[in-house]
Amino acid sequence: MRSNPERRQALIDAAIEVLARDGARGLTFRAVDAEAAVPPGTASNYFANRDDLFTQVGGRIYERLLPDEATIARSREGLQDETRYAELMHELVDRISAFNSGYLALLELRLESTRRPELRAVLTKRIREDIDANIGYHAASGLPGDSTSVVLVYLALNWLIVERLTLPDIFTQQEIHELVDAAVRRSLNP
Amino acid sequence: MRSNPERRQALIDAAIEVLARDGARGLTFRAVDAEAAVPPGTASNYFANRDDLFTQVGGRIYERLLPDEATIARSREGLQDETRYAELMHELVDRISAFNSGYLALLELRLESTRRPELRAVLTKRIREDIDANIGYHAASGLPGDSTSVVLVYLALNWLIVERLTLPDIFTQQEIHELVDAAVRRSLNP
DNA sequence: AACGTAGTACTACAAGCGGAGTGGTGTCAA
DNA sequence: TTGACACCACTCCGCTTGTAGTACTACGTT
Repeated sequence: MRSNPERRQALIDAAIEVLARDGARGLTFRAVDAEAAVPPGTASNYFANRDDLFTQVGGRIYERLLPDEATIARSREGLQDETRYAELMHELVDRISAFNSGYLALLELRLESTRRPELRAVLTKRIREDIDANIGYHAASGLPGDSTSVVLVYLALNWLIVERLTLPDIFTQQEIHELVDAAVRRSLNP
Repeated sequence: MRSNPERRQALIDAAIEVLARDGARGLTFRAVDAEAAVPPGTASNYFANRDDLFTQVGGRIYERLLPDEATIARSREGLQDETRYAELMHELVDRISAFNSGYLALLELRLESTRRPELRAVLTKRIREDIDANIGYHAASGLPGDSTSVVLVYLALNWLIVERLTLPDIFTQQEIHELVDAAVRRSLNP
């Protein structure tokens, strides 16, 4: 088992692209090799088996979907009211939709996790942490709304992104925009 | 190309199970044959190619996820208020979660549709029709809420089901119940 | 009632593809 | 010199497809 960290990371990032493009079943050592443009057989040296590959990808992908620190810092500026909240959610949807393959790969991982207990454990932990972090961050930010509203917005936006990425003709850009606004506004009233 | 309708339907239903269990890439003629317990080569005779198989499954699966007529009839009874609305949504979530493999298969199809234009067209049409039907049905039912609230509930419940089916430990049964209630209640606020 | 025919079920085969895993060799740096 | 890694090549294996050929069954015809 090799341990060159940059190479390992490059392989994992390549695996994310493969997942998004070819699906979970298409995630093979050889496909990762090809995507990362390294000689065939390389991925075999970095991951014990496919299960290992899946869990390592599961551990990494979530980091790449989260906002970078500059974005977080920026989000704390200005008046923290409902309008600002909606603005932040628009940015969130755009950011995640932009990293198209990352989100699709995460969906593939979710589906694959019905077959791989280890992967499911990793994803459950990551996602539960993320939800809790969102709730905590929200409470500290001064934005309006309670924990239930945070979760409701999380639910609605996730499916909205699924819709946008998998069947882009269901909702127009305009409708998506309005739905984000509505999700924020309506979730706030208890 | 054979045309025995029961057999074709049995093959498509088998394909749904295969999709849910093995993913889109695992949906091969042979796997369908095995799942349907028919001799190998049979599926080859009923579908021109894999693309054809995918689109036929896409056309059928949605029917199986919709409520049967008895359920629809029952939903029209009683006082059509917010409590009743929540009750109907609980039933919806339970019903879809119960047909586990159907929903997972639909997710697999959505992901696969990023690679198959024909399938995407079929799914887009079906789902758009379903959303519109929901809106129309809702308007006629006397239940509270406008079209935006219907779509918001649709979004939230879909992701809630994804969460429940793919990572069941994220939310407890209790939390899911409360989230359905909250989604209905809050979506009604204009 | 016997026959013929069409459609379907079943079986078998040939060929190809793609992946896994591993072992050997070259290379670089400590 | 030694150890870790990159690269390359080779073998084995499993699975899928597509089709051709044969057997069966039901139905309509005479």
